[in-house]
Amino acid sequence: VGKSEGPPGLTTVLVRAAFLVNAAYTDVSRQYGISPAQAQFLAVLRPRARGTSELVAVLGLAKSTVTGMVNLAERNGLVRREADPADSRAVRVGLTAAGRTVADGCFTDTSRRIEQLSASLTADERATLAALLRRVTDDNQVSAIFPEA
Amino acid sequence: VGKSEGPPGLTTVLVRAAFLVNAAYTDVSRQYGISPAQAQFLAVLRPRARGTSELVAVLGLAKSTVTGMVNLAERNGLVRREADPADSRAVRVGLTAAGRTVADGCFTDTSRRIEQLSASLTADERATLAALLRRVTDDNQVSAIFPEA
DNA sequence: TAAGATTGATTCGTCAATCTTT
DNA sequence: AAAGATTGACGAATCAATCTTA
Repeated sequence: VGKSEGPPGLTTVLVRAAFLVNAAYTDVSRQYGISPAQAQFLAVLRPRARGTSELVAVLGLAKSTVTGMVNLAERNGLVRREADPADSRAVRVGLTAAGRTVADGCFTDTSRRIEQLSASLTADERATLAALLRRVTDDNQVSAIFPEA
Repeated sequence: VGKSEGPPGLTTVLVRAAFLVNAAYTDVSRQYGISPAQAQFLAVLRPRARGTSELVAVLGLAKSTVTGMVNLAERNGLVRREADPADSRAVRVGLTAAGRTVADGCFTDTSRRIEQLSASLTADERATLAALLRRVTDDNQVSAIFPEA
């Protein structure tokens, strides 16, 4: 407060970058008529169907929260519950055709939005940034959020 | 899908880094008995009191959302509404003493959590990462989220 | 017109308790 | 008993639309 300001530190820019990513999610998902939480949820299902417990681990939410989000997405025709052949207690949640359309479109548009955030960087700078950020995410066991494949 | 996997791209690691930052907010704010949204809200008020419209712009939320969050924080004794001397319609929202304690504590702990995300990087790497991320945030008019002073 | 506040509806998220299957 | 999942109750977040007042 008596100190001169100086440039914002790493923590601050990390928080602000997260804010930009969140805003991208919010804006794009709204265009698809779903909430950011639903978009995040559908994104996790893109590679393959998941059990509820698996979704709990990946999304970091309470069990009942996941159940509620599955219910909502199912009501909207975006996901389907299937019985797990191996365990009759378990359920596997997978995208419907409509759900895949929304998930893929949302994924593509969100990716584009986020790519544009670094539009002013050179290819080398982007590679450096990606490598350093990857170190951060690798060191902190991020679950398979935003899976590419 | 026929392609070999390769390392995750910049977009993916940005999303995952945002996920880590969000998780830090969620965990820390819970320790202080408030929601992540309230923590974000209080953080914005740390440097100075703000009008409702200003909060709408900074937080990117609807007016009624901000009013509701002010109401809740006020009920919890964390903020206070004051009359704007310049505009008799306007209200200025500022932290109470209790609110400042919570906001500062939350800020400190969240900062510490986020600092630790890059614990494995060298000082040079952190500086490089901060500089590149700062380019990203500067180019995308992030509002004064997580102000340091 | 602009700043706030309010209302009503939906979703998000948690916890505690319950049910079924293993 | 333990695991997977759901239900019910509740607080909080969010928006659109409306209302009040300056």
